[in-house]
Amino acid sequence: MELKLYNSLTRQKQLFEPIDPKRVTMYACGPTVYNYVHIGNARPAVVFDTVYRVLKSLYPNVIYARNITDIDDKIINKSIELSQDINVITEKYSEAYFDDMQALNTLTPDHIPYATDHIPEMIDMVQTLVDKGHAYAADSQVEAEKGHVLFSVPSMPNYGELSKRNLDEQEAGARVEVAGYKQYAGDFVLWKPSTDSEPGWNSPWGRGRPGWHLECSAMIKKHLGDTIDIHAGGHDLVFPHHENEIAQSSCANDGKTLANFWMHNGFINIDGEKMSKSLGNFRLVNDLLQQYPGEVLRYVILSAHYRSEQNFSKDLLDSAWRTLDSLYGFIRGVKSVEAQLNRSGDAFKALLDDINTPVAISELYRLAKAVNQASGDKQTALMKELKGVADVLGLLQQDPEQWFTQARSDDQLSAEQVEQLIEARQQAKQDKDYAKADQVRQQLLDGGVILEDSREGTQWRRS
RNA sequence: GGCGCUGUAGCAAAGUGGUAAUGCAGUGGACUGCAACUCCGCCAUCGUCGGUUCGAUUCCGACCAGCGCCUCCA
Repeated sequence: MELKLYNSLTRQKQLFEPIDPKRVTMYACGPTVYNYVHIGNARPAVVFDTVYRVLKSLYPNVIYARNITDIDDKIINKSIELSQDINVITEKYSEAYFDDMQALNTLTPDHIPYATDHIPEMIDMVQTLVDKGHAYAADSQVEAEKGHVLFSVPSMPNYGELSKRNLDEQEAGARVEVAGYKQYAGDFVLWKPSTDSEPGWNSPWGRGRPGWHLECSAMIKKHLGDTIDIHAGGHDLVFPHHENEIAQSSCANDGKTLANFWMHNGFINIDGEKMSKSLGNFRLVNDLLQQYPGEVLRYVILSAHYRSEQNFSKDLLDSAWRTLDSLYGFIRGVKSVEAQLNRSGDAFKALLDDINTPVAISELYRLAKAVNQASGDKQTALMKELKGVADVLGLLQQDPEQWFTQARSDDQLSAEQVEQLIEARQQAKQDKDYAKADQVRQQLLDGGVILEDSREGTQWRRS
């Protein structure tokens, strides 16, 4: 019963050993709430939710925190663009985020810290860093540049450990012009000044707001501690975000390690291309949920290993939906039972091996088939096991009957209409009027309803 | 230039030094009034070229083709 996780820090799979088995801590970077989240934002949420579920099945007390970044230049820009108060925007989109996450069957984290609720902690951390010589207030003659506090990268000998970067070999300013007030090109902002029209908080360096990297460091320290077990996020966050978090936290906490394990999920592309504003190919979770059940999205995300890149397409979603239909089909009609996780089963073993969800899903299928073939106590036992696996994956959480009969789009026949038509077809069949029976079945099919006859009667499902 | 990733059947996706899970699609058959569901079966030599080895898709090297990050970014 050993959990192995790939650790980005060491770049290899390692045995997971928590600092304190009675209090396992995990942090994942959450969204910046200035828009609806896209499917790429959903991947880490779903993946690390699954990690959370696996951990919960192994340890009695797992504390999972996923933040909300509610102060950021992107939000400020959106606020200006829409002439709306910043709080209106952050509230709207954080609510939308929670709705999306719920649709994806993610569990609510134990802590959902908001950046703006932790300004004092952030200021404290900046002050500590300044006091210890790891940060400095920028010196500039330009009025608008005053009030910046920067982290001094050269003050930290092993900066770059996570991303394995040697700063001297980076192309300084390759994409962004280096600000003149920086002592060193790699230095990054801890605190930046706000104009009167921008949101800001008073600090020893004047009215301003925190830098993005600082937020996570301060919130982790407050809610989870100086050193946590797992820190997770998207692959693109390795540098600079996570590297900078390490720098801040480690230097502020007397050199303590920020996180023992770093987990990073791969990117989601759309039809082979990266999601980007210029391509206009964002797939918002909110939009996808209009067309697909949340479980279909979750299934798609879990059908690939979390570290690999994944290509999203309509075919993939449609195929996933058919697969889930198939799984639900196997367990339809089986009485519901309490889940019972089989810890020595192959599915759980796969999850313990760096969260191998594709293999766990294939086991789900094997169990579903077995359930379908078995009967009596044997079937009940298999069904318990199946539910156990499904619960860790966060799949098959709906009642099968409901899964098949809920409306899938607007112009469908109602359940009552379907039942009536089935009745009519049944009568026609009894009358041996097969032409009529087939005609009714075709009518249902045209309405998106597929019939399944059996000895016990006729079941139906939406296609 | 630095760091790193990927290339497995029509699509998706695991995996292993001893000729490759699983799902979708397709297809042959059983079942069915006909279908659907279900069941039985079929459907790949793992980018290319070398090397190591008794044996490589799996290890090493080269090459080809994609791709990510290098201070907006899940």
